[in-house]
Amino acid sequence: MKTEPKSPSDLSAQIAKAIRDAIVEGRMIVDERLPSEAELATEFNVSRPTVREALKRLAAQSLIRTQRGAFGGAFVKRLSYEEAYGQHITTSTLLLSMNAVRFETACEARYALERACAPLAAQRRTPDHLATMRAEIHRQGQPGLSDESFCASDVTFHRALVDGAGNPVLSYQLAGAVEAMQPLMNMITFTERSREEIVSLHTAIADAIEAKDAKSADANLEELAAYTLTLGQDAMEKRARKSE
Amino acid sequence: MKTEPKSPSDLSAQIAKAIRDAIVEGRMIVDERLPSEAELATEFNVSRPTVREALKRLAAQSLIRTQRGAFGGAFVKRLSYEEAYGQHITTSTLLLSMNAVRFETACEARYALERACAPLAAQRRTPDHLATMRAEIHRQGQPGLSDESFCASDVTFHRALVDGAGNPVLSYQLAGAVEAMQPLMNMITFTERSREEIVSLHTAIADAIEAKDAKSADANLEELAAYTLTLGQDAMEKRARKSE
DNA sequence: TGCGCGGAAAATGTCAGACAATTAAATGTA
DNA sequence: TACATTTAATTGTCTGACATTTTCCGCGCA
Repeated sequence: MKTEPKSPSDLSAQIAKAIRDAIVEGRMIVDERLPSEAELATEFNVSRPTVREALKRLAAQSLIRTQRGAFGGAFVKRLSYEEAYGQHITTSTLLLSMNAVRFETACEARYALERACAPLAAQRRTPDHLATMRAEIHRQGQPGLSDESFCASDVTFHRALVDGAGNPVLSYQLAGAVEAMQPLMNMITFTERSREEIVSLHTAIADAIEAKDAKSADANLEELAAYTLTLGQDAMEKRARKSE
Repeated sequence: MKTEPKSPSDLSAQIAKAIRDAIVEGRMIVDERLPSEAELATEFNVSRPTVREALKRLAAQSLIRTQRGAFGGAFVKRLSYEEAYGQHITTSTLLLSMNAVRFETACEARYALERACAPLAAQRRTPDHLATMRAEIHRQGQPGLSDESFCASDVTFHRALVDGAGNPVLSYQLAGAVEAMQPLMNMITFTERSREEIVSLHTAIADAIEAKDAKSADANLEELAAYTLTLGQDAMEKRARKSE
C-alpha cells in the first residue's frame, strides 16, 4: 500500500486513494480489518488527524465502517444495495440540478431505461409489484392530492414497475434515473385533466404488466413518455415567460 | 443549518449530513462559499478537526472543493459529468464484486439498458462514434490480443454505442452498468472462435447504427447478449468444476 | 498618476499530545 | 463454572501550534 509519487499537497486525499485502490482492486476483502489509525499514521508517515481525514473520506463512500473499542478499528464494508441506491440517487439528483440538464434530456433517458425494464417486468412481476402499482394508481386518482404527493406516488409506481423486472442491478441503475427526475417533475403543475390522462396510462401499463403483455406495456410507456414530455415543455415555457 | 436532535456519537457525520442536505436541497448554490472551518466549528460547537473530517466527507463525494489562502475556503462544487461517472463506476463495480451478483443478472441488466440506447444511437450517432466503433472492432480482430485488452476494447466499443445516443444523462447512467461488468467479463477466456463471433456481431451492430436501422441493431444486440450469456455461463461452470 | 513589489492577513494543511468513551478480552472471585 | 471487574486497545474529540498558500492593500518609485 504505497503512495508518495504524486502531487505535493493533500496528503489525506493521497492516503484515501491508496486505500480505496486496495479495496476496489480486491487486495482487501470484505470485513478485513485495516491497520489502526496509529499504525497507518506511522506507515504513511503522517499524523493521526491526517489519517483520520482519509478514513472519513472512505467512510463517506461507504467503503469502510469503523468500530470503537478494543479490537475495533476500520473494516472494509460490504456495500449494500440500499447504500448504493442512496449514493446513486444523491449523485444523479445533483448532476441534474447543477448542470442545467434539459427536461427533454432527462425525460428521454428515464423512459428509455424504463422501457428496457418493461419486457422483463411483464415476465416476472409478482403480485406484490402489481399491488403496489394498483395502490399508487388509486392514490393518484384521489382529488386534493398535492402536486408533490402526486409526483412522489408517480415515482413509487415506476419503481414498482422497475423492481418488477426482478433484477436488482437493473433496479439500482434505474433508481438514479427515476428519482433524480423528481425535482424536475415537481416543477410541473398537474391539472385534473393531465392527471386523468396519466392515471389512465398507468392503468394501461399495469394491465399490460399483469397480462404479461410486453408489447402493450411498451406502447403505453412510449405514450406516457411523449405525454410527460409535452407537459414538461409546457411547464418550462410558462416558467420562461413568467421570468421575462 | 441546524442539527443536534440525533444520535450521541459521530459528530462529524452529523455535520456532514447537515451541510450535504443544505446543498442537495438547493439552499446553497454552486460556487457559494461555506463558512470557514473556524466559523463552522463555533457554529456547530465542535473543534476544528471535527469540522475538517466532515468537510473531507463532502469532498470525497465531490460536493465541495477547497481552496487555500486568503478568501479561500470550501465552496459548493459543480458536479461534473466526469466525476459523476467516476463515482458511479466505483460504486457499481464494488456493488457487483461485493454482493456475489450472478453473471446472468449483471449481463441481463447491461444489455437491457444498452438496447434502450440503440434506437437513439441509430438516429443520432455522429461519424466520431462510428469511427470509434470501427476502430475497436479492428482492434478486437488483432491476433495476440490479451483477454483483458479484448474486454477493455469491448467496453470502449459499447461506450461509443451508448454515447451515440447523444444523451449525457443516459451515458452517465449506463457507464456504471457497462464498466462494472468488466471484472466479470475478465473471468471469461475468449477463444479465437468466440472472438470471431463477437467481432461479427459488433460489425453487424455498427453497420446497423451506421444505416440508422434501429431494428437490426436491436436484434444483433439481443443476439450478442445471448451469446455473451452462454460464454459467461461456460466460464462460471469451468470455474466451479475447477474449485471442486 | 501609474506601476510593481512586499508584507499583512486569512484561510486551509499538518502536526503533537492529551483525554474521553467504548468495547472485547483477560483476570479475579464466589 | 459462572459472573463481575479490571485492563488494554482503539476510535472520537479537543486544544494549541506552526507551515503553507493566496489575496489584498499600501507603499515606494518612476
